[in-house]
Formats: sequence, C-alpha cells, structure tokens
Amino acid sequence: MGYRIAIFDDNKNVRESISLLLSTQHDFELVGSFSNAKDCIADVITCNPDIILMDIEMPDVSGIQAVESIKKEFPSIQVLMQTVFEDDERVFDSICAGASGYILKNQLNNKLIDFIRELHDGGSPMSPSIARRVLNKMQLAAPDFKVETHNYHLSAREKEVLACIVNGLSHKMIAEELSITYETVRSHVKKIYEKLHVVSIAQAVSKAMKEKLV
Amino acid sequence: MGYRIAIFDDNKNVRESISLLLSTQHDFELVGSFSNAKDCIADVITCNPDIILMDIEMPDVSGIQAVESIKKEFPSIQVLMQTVFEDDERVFDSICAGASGYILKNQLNNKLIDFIRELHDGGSPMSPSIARRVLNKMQLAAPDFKVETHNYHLSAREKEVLACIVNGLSHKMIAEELSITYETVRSHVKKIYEKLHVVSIAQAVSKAMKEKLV
DNA sequence: TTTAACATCCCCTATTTGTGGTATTGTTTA
DNA sequence: TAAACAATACCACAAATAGGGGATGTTAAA
Repeated sequence: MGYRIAIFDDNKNVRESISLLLSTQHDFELVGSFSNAKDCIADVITCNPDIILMDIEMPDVSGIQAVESIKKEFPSIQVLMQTVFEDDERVFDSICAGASGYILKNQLNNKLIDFIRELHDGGSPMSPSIARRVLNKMQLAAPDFKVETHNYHLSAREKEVLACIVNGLSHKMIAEELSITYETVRSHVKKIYEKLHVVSIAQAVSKAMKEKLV
Repeated sequence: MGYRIAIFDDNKNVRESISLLLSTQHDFELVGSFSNAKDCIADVITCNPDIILMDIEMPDVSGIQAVESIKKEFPSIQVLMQTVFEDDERVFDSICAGASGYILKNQLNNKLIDFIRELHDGGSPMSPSIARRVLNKMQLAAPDFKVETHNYHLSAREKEVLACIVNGLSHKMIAEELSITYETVRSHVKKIYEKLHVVSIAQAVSKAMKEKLV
C-alpha cells in the first residue's frame, strides 16, 4: 500500500525539492502541494492524504492553526511539522495541536524519507534537539502528572457540589444551580469537608484542584 | 573525546553483548558494568561515566529509582533507559525521574550505537512507539501546558497573601504568618480580588491555581 | 430485615468573609 | 516634585460560611 502525502509550504523551492525526493520512492505518492493553508480543509478533502508535511511559518494561516483544524476534522491523518524554528512555544503548540512529529528543516534531505516511514509505522519522528526539549518539558511538568490520587469516596452529588464550589459559586447559587435548597447544599458541603479533611472553602478548592477531584 | 559509558542490567548476556558492541567503536569506553543498582551512587562515583545505559527491571532497586537518585547527585550524566516494557506508566516514570532517552531492547543491536551518539550530542533517542506515546501524553495534558498566563500585576506582598489563601489559611492565620494585622490582610485580599476580578475565596483559589499565579 | 449510606430539609449560633470607607508612611516614577 | 503605588492599619455593616444539632424518605448492601 502506498503512502499518500501532501505538502503545505509557502516556499516553492522547498515544495519542489521535497517533490523530487518523494519521487525517488516507488511507494510514495505526492497527492497535493499547497503554498497556503487558508483552504487546508478543502485541500485535504480534495487530495485525501494519509500524511501531511506541514511548514509552520506560512502567511495568513500558520501551520499550527492548520494542523489543529485538520486533526479536528480528520484525526487519522498524521501530520509532520517541519520548520527552521525550535523555540519551545512553537514546538509545544504544534504538539498540542495534534502533530505527530516535528523535524527541523536542516535535516530534511537525508532523513525525510526515513521520518515519513517512521511516522507511517506509528512512530513520532523528532529531530534530536526537539525530542530533548519535549522530555525536558515533561520533566518540568512531572508534578502535574504524578498526582497522588486518593479516593475520598465522594458521592456523585457531592462531586457535583464540589465542582460548583471550585467554579466559584456561593452556596446560594449552588442551590439554584442544582435545584435544591440552601440547607441541602450546606449538608453536602459539611459532608465534603468531613471526607476531604478540610475546614474551609479555600482548602476544599485547593485540595480538589491539586488532586484533580473535579 | 571519548564517551565514558556504564551499564546497569541484571542480565549477564545483555551486559556482555553490549560490551562487545561498544568495543567496536574506538571512541567508546565501557567504564562500568553492574548487575544491580543497589549501590549505583557508589558505582557511579567509582567509574565516573558520561552516559549510563539503564535497564528498568532489576531486582532490589528498579532502574527508575536508580535514575532518580543518579540524576539528583549527578545532573550532567545522561541516562538512556532500555527495556522490553513500553507501558505508559514505566515510560513516564522514567522520563520524570530524569531519563534522557528510552529505547526498547528489540532495537538494541542495530541502533544502540547511533542512539548513544545522539544522546551525547544533546538529543533524546526514543524508540518510535515510545516517542508516539510521549506526544500523545503531551496532547492529553495540553490544557495543563497551555495556561493563558495574564499578568495581574500583583505585588510581591499580594502574591504572598494569595499563596497563603491557596494553602487554606484563614485571614487571621495569614496575619500571624506574615506578622501583620488582620485588617491589613483584609486590605490585601480586597486588592487581590480587585486585580483578579473575583469576589470570593473560592474564585481566588481557583483562578490562582488554574493560572499558576502561586 | 436491619443497617448504612445518601439526599433532602430545617434551626441556632458563632466566626469568617465581603464591601464600603478612611488614613499614614514610604518608595517609585513620570 | 507631584502623582501613583505599595504596605500598613482601622471601622462598620452585611453577607456568607462553619459547626453543632435533628429529621425524613430512599435505596442498596449485609
């Protein structure tokens, strides 16, 4: 089965050299080549690719916006970002937008073919320095991932009330929201405090958010 | 400049075959080979490696615990995890513990040399499927990363007070904590609410934690 | 079938918090 | 140097929250 590949890049030379490179592989088929991501959804519908090579810096619509809308419409398409930039922000925005790989353009020529195959086989090709950035970011965010998640045995109703509290509603507003009386809200809150071992709204919100209880 | 490499792996065959593989590279030097991470800190001091190949599953002390303590003591040593496991938990625990790369053992033979060089050059070699898991994890955690971080121009003192509130202290306790009067705390709180555009403790805590203001 | 947990509602009291002011002092900056 | 901000402190009143009860009906588990 061949790979259907599309390119978005505003640089004509880049598009042409990639086209030439892809043509050396008998099982690669370049089904689309676009200088602009303005109509990327329509373009993708037209050419129906499996894999998209996406430049980040393009006029009008950035590659990051493009990958976001493409992945929303076609989650199974794999997008490989390619750029000269490797600042943290662009890297993480791309990944969060749904890119499955991120490579620097200086590595284009020699490795692109391998990277595309790796992508197709369920891998996530990244330039070495990008991969390092990604790991560093995860290490920084480690506390966010490693949440000690006790189970406080809150009932469904109690979780609802707690969610309202975290969203900043007063007891009175929670009563309205859940169509119960103020006194019932108070009963739930008392029970929540007991179960979480807290004694105030501030502590409850803090604990709920820290331990992702809502 | 040569690479000083140490191995931790409980399987003697693995250690020997890696040793053999490394010996084919004139600039690689195997400075230590250990079947156990019990004394990993002492071992590392003794053999002084630049790079460590760490097996995950070892008796007594796991590779994850080992990398955690090694990175704590010697942050500049690069650790490459190698394992047959690729469950999410072990992958992320390893990365959070400070590993700079993570490769599956079935790819050992042919690629290990390249991976070690990549690691040494500031990259983070990962097996393709591992890289994909890492990106998926980041995408899932995207909301945690993409914090719209307004600047509310809180003064240093106001941030202190806000931190106390988030930690669940009452105004009275904050007064004691910061050695100011109760009324001053209330003044700060008023100002904080004004700047954050909130009207209650719950909202303040919620906003402060969501936007990582403390 | 008794018990336990849950959801609902009510009362009383005390404390904490929210809102509106005012005021002094020192520092920074336009 | 005047204006703006920051940190401190106080007062008064209103509203919200916290803690102690008690009560009822339902449902699910032992």
